[in-house]
Amino acid sequence: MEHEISKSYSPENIELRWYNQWLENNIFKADEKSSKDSYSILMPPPNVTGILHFGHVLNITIQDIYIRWKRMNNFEVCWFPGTDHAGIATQARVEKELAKEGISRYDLGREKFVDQVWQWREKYGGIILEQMQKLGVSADWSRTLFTMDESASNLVRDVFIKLFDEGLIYKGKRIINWSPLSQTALSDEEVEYKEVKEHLYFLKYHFPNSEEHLIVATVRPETIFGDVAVAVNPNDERYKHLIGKTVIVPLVNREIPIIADEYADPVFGTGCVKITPAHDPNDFQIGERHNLPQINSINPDGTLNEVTGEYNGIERFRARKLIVVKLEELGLLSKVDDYTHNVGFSQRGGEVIEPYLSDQWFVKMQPLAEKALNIVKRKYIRFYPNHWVKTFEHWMENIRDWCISRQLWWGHRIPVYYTEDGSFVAAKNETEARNKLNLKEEVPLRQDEDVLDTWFSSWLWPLTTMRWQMNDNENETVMKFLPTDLLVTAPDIIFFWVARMIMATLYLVDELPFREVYFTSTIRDGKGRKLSKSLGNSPDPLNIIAKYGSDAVRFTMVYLSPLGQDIKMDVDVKAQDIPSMEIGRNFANKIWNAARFLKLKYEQLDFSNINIKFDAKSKFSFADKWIVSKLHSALIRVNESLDNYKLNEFTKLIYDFIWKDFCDWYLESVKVAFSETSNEQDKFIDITFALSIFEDILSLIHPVMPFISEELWHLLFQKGNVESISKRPFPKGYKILTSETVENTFEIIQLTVEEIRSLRSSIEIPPSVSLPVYLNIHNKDIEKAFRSIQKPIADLAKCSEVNINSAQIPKNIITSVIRDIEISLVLDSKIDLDSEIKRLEKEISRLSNNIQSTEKKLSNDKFLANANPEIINYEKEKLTNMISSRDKVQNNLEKIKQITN
RNA sequence: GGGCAAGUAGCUCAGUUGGUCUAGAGCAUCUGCCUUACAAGCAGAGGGUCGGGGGUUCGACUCCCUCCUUGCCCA
Repeated sequence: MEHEISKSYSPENIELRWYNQWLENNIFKADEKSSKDSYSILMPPPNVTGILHFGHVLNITIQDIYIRWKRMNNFEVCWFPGTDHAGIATQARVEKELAKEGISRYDLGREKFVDQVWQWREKYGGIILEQMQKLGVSADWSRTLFTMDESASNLVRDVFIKLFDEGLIYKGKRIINWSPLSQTALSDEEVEYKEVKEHLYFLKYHFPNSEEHLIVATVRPETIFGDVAVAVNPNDERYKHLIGKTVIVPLVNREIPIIADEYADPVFGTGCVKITPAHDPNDFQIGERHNLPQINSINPDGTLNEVTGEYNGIERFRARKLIVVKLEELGLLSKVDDYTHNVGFSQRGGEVIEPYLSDQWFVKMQPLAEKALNIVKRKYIRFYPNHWVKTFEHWMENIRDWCISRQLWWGHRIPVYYTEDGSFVAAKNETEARNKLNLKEEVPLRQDEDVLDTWFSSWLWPLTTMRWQMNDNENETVMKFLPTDLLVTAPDIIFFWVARMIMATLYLVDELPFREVYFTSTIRDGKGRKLSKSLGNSPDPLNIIAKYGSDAVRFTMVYLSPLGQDIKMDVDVKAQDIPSMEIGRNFANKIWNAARFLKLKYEQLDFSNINIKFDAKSKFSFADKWIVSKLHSALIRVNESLDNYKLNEFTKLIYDFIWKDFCDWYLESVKVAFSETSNEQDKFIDITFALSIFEDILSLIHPVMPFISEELWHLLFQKGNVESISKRPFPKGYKILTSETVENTFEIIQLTVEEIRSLRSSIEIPPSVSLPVYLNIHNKDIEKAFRSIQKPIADLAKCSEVNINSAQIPKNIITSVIRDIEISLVLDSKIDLDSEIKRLEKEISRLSNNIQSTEKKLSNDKFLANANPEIINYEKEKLTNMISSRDKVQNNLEKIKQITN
């Protein structure tokens, strides 16, 4: 212990130094050949364009806690990291860069553009993983995977081919969510619905050669060019007679039929709905039912197309206004109502989604979903909190086919090859395609232009991270680490990621991807808003880490995060501050100073008078027994809470144990023991024992506070650089080392000390003044314990002397009763009798009230008949104690009253 | 409209299968302390009819019903 130790903990140098040391010592490396039991976690791959946000901080911290905990428990631990190529986000990012130089991706062409994206990725793609290292993440970085890496790309391609060959992938015309800005299809999950105030337009559809008309209500008059029918409800008496007749579409002058369909809601609008199969998903289905044509009237960029005549090339919302004006001029607009409804917006670009009819690739989900659903229903995979199972089931039972094609250049290109005459096949390359199609070598083929949805590579993450290839039965990593043990992720991707990984892994290797899934809290600001870049309400985690230290941020995030509920934190973006991080910082400082205390005391020993080899504790003090019991009680609960994913319970346990038990009471009693003796050997034994407890404490906090625990372990226990507390076994709690009697007795001592302090403060005795105290203790065991710890009680409660069961008690006293122990504090000044009388009377009335309610309970026959005997005994004991206490207080009150008389 | 959460001290939350709780903690507030590990600290104090109403029970913060409020997901 030769190094100086600073007065307060400063994490900045320590963290980087230890992280590099850990890397150098290969502490995070996993070995599939190990004979130890395995424990593994798949890191949810962050987006390559991403930067660290608080969602990651919480998520990564939780994973690291489990990884480190299991590593200390002697598991062969593997944490698989990586990044996701994030199709749209990355492509958009690079396009934006190019736009600064006035270049579009079309100027470059596909190949050169994709090169540019790769270059960008080489330069910036590792940033988020580096940022994670600041948090102490102990992932096996040698296994880092990028979803566009060759091995992953090969599997993505081969899985597509397998699904295609087995008829689970098909090409279809569907209404999809079209993003006019990105010019690509979006999955349902990439669309956000928001309530929007718009208008409901009532349009006149005339009957042919007639002044008569129907009125049709619509929100989107600009789509009338695609109208192919008007639907009414078959039960709607108003319109029954019109079914089969025709009307003329305004402006377009096309004659369309009136059809009957349940979809038409008689109470909505006029009960007549225009049917536009190419521009609305419901209308599309009606069109299929009634064999109606599909007329597309909108271009991919969101402008109206040539079928709209004069509106050709005009943007959809501008066109709406122009069309409304025109309809009004022509007298075809009956009225306009205000109308609020939900509209889909692109999560990425923010523009309104256009339901668009196009050729897309789909995966049939029904056959894949069934097995996955059962696996979760039967609890082979468990969710924490469990209530997400319901959400999962609901989605799986109503699963829809997955649109996997995206009109992008950055991503896994769809491995489908077409001949000029339009036949096509999925294949690894052109040669294989020709073979499959029985074509000659010189026949030209064209590969599908689209790429796959990024989630199509994500759902293979359990296998790609383990470098599994199709039909690879000998893969050692898979054999050792699949199923992984835990997945930690945000609940909003339960469908597009968690569910699909289950389906894919079952489909490909008939194995679970993971056994347990922990859904993290959403992090919100003080106003309850989600922290997000677009809202600008999130400080940069790196600034917060720099300010408070990584351990403090990790600890605080978990401490504030209850299972299944959101975290609310006050954030100050301007100052780049989150004040509640003080919880973790102060805690780290407390631990630091406890270590400092032990180190200083150790260094002050006179080793010439110490037999160092003497390490067996010949006689435990009462405080020693108590701290051992408390430590093991805490350990038992710590291990339970980690097992049950009660992480904030875990942090609260260690916080309370270390701060309250170890620092406030145990170390204070060690201080007293030190001041009491001049025997260096005794001191050595005391401090060595305290250090042994503290070493367990360091292990205990290591999963959540890796840096400070490692640093202090080395500072206190002279460990070499190659050693790490990560490899020290996580302390186990032993029931046999706990003692309820010791804990209860110590609690009475604590209560007594607190009561004396409270008495002192109630009459404003300055801390510098020590007063004698007399204790009357009736229970022999408790008396014995008090006698053995008399000196600490005196010091902790600032008493000049502690007299136990003394025959003579001075007159000038104030008194109190706690758990049947009478406390008499002797004053050196006059007592304020009036206030003392008031205080005692208040106490008597409080006790009397409680006695009354307990008596009532115990006189209730039904209570005596029904309640557990233990409970009845407890209540009886409680009553006896309270009556005895009241009598004593009453007695004291009488004495004081006598003085006043 | 359907589903899922949640409403406990000024704020953020604990409170396991109903009784060992006379409902706790941290922050904030107030009062005293530079007590030789820590003022990022120590000691003490105040603050709650556990969202409203009803029910089950000997007994309800805890279970059931209903209503109100808030958040999230889906349509």
